[in-house]
Amino acid sequence: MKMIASLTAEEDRAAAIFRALGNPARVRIVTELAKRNACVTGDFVQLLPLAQSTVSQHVKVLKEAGIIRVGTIDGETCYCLEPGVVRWLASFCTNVCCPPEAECCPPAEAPSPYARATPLSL
Amino acid sequence: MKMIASLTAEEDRAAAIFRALGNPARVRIVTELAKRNACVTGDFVQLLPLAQSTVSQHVKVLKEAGIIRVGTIDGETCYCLEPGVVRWLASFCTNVCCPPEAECCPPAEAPSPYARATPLSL
DNA sequence: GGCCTCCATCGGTTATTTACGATTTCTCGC
DNA sequence: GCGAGAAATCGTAAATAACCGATGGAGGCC
Repeated sequence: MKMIASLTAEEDRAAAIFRALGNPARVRIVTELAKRNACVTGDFVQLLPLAQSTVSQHVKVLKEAGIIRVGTIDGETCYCLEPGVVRWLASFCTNVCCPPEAECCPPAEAPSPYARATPLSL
Repeated sequence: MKMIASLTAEEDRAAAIFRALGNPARVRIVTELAKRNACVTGDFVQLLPLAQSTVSQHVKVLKEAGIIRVGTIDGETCYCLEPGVVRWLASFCTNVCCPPEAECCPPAEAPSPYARATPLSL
């Protein structure tokens, strides 16, 4: 992937976080962490139909992207969300990609020939 | 990438969108679209230090992910954001990954050895 | 028709990602 | 220290993604 000099640091960071979340297994890990507050690696291994080494790698990717971090509960190390990052991502989506004050998209003058096959429930 | 049967459709969809946004060039395209409301492909080619064919492929990825769509202005075809998708993504980040009512992360009992090198301005 | 511009797509190369089993490292309790 | 269990890392094969130049189709203009 080519470096794009004109990118702002914010856009670069957003792309890195998006990339880390761009895998179903990793989304699953993050949503599970959100539900349970904290998990050990074994929880994820049980959750996913993947080898332990693969799960460990996914955890590493999320860790390196700053999305999750290592914490301790009762002396036992565990993983938990880095809450600020997820919040930052949400606000990036809201503010940078689609600021509320802007009309994000002009009404199409003709029905788009590229309508998605699976409509998204909004 | 292995299919994960236990994934909800929502998580699957989120992963697909995250993946499509997981490239600096594509984030650049999306933010530019948010600024300008509508662009033709040539705008993106001018914006990015990439070959025209490469830019066209990035546009295709965003289109297939449902993030952007084709519209028309003055009879000229152009691209614009699919605003509902970006909003949906923002709410996914907020609600699924980090619901406001939950304590997302228990306070670490010790400083994390995995602190990010580049602190994120929140 | 002939030519130009714009842009999507094709073909191919290289780099990255995903996934696995095997191995090593770490962390307990004894 | 020693063994057991958990988790990280290594090595590697297969799949996917990123990028480019070349090609071809659609639309506008002379």
